[in-house]
Amino acid sequence: MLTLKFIQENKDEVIQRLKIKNFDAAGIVDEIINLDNQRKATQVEVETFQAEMNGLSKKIGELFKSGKAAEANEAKARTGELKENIKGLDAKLSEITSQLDEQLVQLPNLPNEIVPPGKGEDDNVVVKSGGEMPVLNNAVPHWDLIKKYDIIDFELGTKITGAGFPVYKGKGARLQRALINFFLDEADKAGYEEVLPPLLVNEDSGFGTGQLPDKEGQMYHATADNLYLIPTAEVPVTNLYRDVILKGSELPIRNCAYSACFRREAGSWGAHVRGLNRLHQFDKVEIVQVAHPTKSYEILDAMVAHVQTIVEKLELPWRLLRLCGGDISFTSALTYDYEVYSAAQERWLEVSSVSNFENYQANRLKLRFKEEGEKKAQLAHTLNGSALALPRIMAAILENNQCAEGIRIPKVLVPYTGFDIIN
RNA sequence: GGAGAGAUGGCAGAGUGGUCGAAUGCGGUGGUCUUGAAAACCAUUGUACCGCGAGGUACCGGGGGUUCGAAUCCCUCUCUCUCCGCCA
Repeated sequence: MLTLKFIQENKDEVIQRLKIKNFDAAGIVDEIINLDNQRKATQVEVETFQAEMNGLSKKIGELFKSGKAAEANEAKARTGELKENIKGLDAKLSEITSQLDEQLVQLPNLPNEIVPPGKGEDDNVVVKSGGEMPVLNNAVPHWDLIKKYDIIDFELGTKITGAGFPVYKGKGARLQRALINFFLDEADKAGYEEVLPPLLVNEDSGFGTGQLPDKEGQMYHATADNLYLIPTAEVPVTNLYRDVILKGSELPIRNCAYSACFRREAGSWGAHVRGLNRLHQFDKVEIVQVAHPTKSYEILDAMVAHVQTIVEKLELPWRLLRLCGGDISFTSALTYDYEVYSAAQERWLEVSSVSNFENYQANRLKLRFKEEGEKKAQLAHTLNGSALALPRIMAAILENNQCAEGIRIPKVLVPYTGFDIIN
């Protein structure tokens, strides 16, 4: 969330910049500033009483010790009133604070200046593109190819779990594992330290990265233990650094992680979500960085470049989008998406999303760093990106590489799969 | 799942009602000494909020209670450890 200090000092800028996200912040910002002022006033009031109470208590203690019990008991008379005042003001303070928090979490992150205006995905800006568009006759979509070669089985998944939980079989399973290992090796080569995180997280973690409270319905919730199945490894990996004060010299922190991801996707089924295009469970390799605020945009560029090298090694036609204000997420300041072209579906598929959250997540996480010799800790910046999400990569590989003999495996993957064709 | 023990500063670890934001040791930082380093010695070393400042307030796992006063007593939750059971 945005810091109170920033909102207080830049009220008009906050309202102005959130218009790019099509968010009318005027009411909330006023409410926040009002509540914050009330909070301060109430705090000063309660602390004044507390100071008096502390002094009085000390005095009573001394009186008892020196045997002046009568005087001590006399002094006690005033404490009752003080206690009542403190109790009342405390209640008021926590009421104000919770109202303030409630308002604060409703404010999205400010978009970076270069985020283009727009309502939705049609307004995203193509930054660049590359790779060769495949030329195919009568291209078969992947949902038919997977049946033809018996490598992914949706019906079986439906039987044991439900729609959107496919079973990967034989060379399909092997290809899936190959992609995971390839992505992890690429991340490792680029300097990201691998972690293998839990797939379920607690409420604090969900709040830290911004899934809670706003996107609660998107996550599977194990209610018996109040744990959430992760929608992305971003959640556990970024939360590794919750409530942490790093040394300036430790930045940037770079992690990568493979995980299964779980998304309820409530209400988002419809056109264009056949086959692997949208699943409830899928695999992804995620890259996460914790950065110095002055370096985060440089790092965002490096992360984008990393994703591009992977897509290029897989010989897929790609394009890079800068998301517009209407399509960028609640918590992000700037997001780039990579899409690959799917020949049989004749459309672009999003396979990666790389974002800079600046200090928005860090403020929730209390993720700070302290520069050598400095007294005060400051909020770090967090970033993450998919490198990459598997299902649509799988779809694109199957569709684009189909030929009379079967499906060719991209050269870089052959050492991982142990075969060069699916037939 | 059953029984018991415990949770204190970066770490270890004292502290069972007031003088405790908290002994001591280690670690960190600055300094003295040294050609340099080590050792030794001296100093310093948590976070947040309010305040120009002096200073004030809160925090000893979380929440609540008793009391003029709680790290310390009570209730509750969470977590950790030990033993037993079960088990990949």
